[in-house]
Amino acid sequence: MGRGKIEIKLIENPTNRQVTYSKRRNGIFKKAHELSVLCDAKVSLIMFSKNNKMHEYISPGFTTKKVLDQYQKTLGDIDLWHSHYEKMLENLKKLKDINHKLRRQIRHRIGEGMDDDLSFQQLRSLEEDMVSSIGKIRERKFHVIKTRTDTCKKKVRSLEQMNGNLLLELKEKCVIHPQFLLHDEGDPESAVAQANGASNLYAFCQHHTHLNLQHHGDDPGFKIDDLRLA
Amino acid sequence: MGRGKIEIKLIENPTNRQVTYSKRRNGIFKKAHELSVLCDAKVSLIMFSKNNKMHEYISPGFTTKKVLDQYQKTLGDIDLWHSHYEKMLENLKKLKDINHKLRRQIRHRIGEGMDDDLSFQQLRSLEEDMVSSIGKIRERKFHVIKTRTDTCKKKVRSLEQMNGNLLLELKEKCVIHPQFLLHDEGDPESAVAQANGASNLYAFCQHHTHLNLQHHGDDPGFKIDDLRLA
DNA sequence: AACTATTTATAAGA
DNA sequence: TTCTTATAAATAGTT
Repeated sequence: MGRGKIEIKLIENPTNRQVTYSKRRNGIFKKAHELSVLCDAKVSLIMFSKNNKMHEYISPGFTTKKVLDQYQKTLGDIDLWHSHYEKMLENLKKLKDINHKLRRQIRHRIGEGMDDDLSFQQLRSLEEDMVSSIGKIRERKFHVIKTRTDTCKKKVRSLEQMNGNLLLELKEKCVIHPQFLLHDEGDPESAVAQANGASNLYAFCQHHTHLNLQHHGDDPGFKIDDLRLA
Repeated sequence: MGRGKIEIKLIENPTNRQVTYSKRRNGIFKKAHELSVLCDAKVSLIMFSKNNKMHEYISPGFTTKKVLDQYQKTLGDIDLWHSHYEKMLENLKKLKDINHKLRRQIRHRIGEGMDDDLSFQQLRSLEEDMVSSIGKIRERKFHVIKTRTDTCKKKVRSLEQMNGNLLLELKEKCVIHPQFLLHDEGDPESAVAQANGASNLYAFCQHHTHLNLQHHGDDPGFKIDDLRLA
């Protein structure tokens, strides 16, 4: 309907397209309004142009929300999101509930919240449980410490052996080249220092290992994730 | 556009109205489609006739849900539900996270999951914590048992007193009305039964109390909410 | 934004 | 409902 017939396909020229969009949009809006008046129909017309400008027509006395509600009702709960939402709510509730129970259990295991409800029998069972748990924890603790101690011992033994070897080597060298010991005659203390070198080295090793142990032992202790009151 | 011009106002004749609705509806749908093709626009057209029949046009590659999302975004978060939904998702995530941490803590307190990561220091701290907690639980247990014992003792004392009073009363009655004892001469055993009545009653009371205690003590022990593996 | 030749939509009738 | 057709309305291309 115009000076010439047009094919129904994308208008490539952006200006033309924009003009046509405006004209036809008005046309549709007018028709939508006429329809809603002539036939007392409820019409919702929403459109977005290529550059995402939105235009909307809604029959008088109608709202977009009502359209949606009715839309869903008519489409028989084919569900845009309603049941999804419901499920989420339910899920949320369940999680909160579980959370509550978990906190409660922790409180009890910590020895708090004792006055709210626990019966003697429950307390007894809880105590038993705790005793058994503490046993497991101690077991694990001893396992960890034993592992570490063993590692340490092995280290020490290996260092001792190395030390022995060095001493032997040194002695051999002294026997074969006695001048080694007298090399720096001007300073007798230096010879003594050399003779004691090996055992000094050993002392250092021990000291070092010891320090290592100390370091682990003095780690600024941090408690396990303390959520009990979060 | 038709054989005659019409006024834009409600068509009173239902048949006419229905016909016009059908025709014009098709007209609008056609125009909506043309618009979406010619101008690459996204169009959503939903309408309900007077008798609530629904008809819908949606541009190809578009969905009603998308329309709604974009509708809300464009209308500047006047929010039909979008931000609400986002908050819910976030909440859900947080709850799951907390839940996970709580479970982990409980596992550790139970002595499970020891091998996954705990350091010696953490184990030591956990053990200390458990020892202190178990102390509190024992305290509470003793408190509960002491309270119950005290209540029991009081009950016993009160029953003993009642028993004494009844015995006295009975003796008095026997002194004032000696015939009471001899009322039923034909059956000497009955007299004996009467004389022993009071102590029998006492025995019954004791028995009853005892039963009560037994009942509490033998309650089919149930553990505290065992969520550790849920 | 107006104009107008033409196409399109549709009211009324069958 | 669908078809027909006279006529109203919409609009493409132009100014």
